[in-house]
Amino acid sequence: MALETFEKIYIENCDDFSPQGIFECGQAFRWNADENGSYTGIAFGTVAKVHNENGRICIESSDGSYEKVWHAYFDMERDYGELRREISREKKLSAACEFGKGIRILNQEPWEALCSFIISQCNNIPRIKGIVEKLCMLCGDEIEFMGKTYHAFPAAESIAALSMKELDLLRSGYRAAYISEAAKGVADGSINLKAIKSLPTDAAKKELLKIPGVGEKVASCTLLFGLGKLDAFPVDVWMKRAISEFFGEEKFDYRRFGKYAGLAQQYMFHYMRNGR
DNA sequence: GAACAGGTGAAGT
DNA sequence: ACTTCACCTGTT
Repeated sequence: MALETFEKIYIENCDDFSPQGIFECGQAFRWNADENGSYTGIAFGTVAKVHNENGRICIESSDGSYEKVWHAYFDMERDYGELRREISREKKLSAACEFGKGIRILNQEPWEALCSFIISQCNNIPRIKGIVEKLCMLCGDEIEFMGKTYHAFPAAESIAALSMKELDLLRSGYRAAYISEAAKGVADGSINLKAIKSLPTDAAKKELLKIPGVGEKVASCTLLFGLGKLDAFPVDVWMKRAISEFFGEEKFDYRRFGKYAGLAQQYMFHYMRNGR
């Protein structure tokens, strides 16, 4: 096996990149804080370590992966400062926008997002992360990174091949059947996430809603975090609280935020959970 | 023990 | 179209 080499990429003057904001706002389940304040995570079959080093962002990963994976994953082409100012024009959200400064919407793998948010239903984040981790240990490809072994999120085919007995090891409860059926659908092509991604948001959501175990909330999360649909607006119990907190009795339609409603949603969500 | 947790689908109005 | 309820498991 060839010896792996690493690269260290620095992003200068990046006001709108907060590792904590990005990884602790509930959009991804495979990033963990290290002892020293950095975060290590896995996506697209590769590992990265991210930290803030005196005001610049440092991304350590295997050679060539920044350009191949992380640049798009972290949505680096988008000007989040600009979008944040745009959303702040709604004065009721200006505090949430300020608090959420540095949050970015990750471009995750479609299948990983779909499967993870199926698992997320009626669960808390630690348990979601635990189940996802067990799933990756069970049948995700091994990845070596800086002397440690990690596991990629499994291909749908690998999950589809698991027996119910093996799936039971996840302790995912009634979600197990949903996971298995979705995996089989993706594996046999009856669910074509690439095709769904190419559809407009509403049509894409309609397709996702056909999958058993996928309702309004899971579909919206999959659109926003896995299919690059920044206008998707997931509403869960926290968001219901947030909407009534910010807008009270005022009639609320997320479409007022237009193409970037999903980012407004993240600011509201994060502020509601961590900002007060 | 009971209640609840980042929902969903089925069954009942 | 809206309301209610069971669903599996872990935690408080």
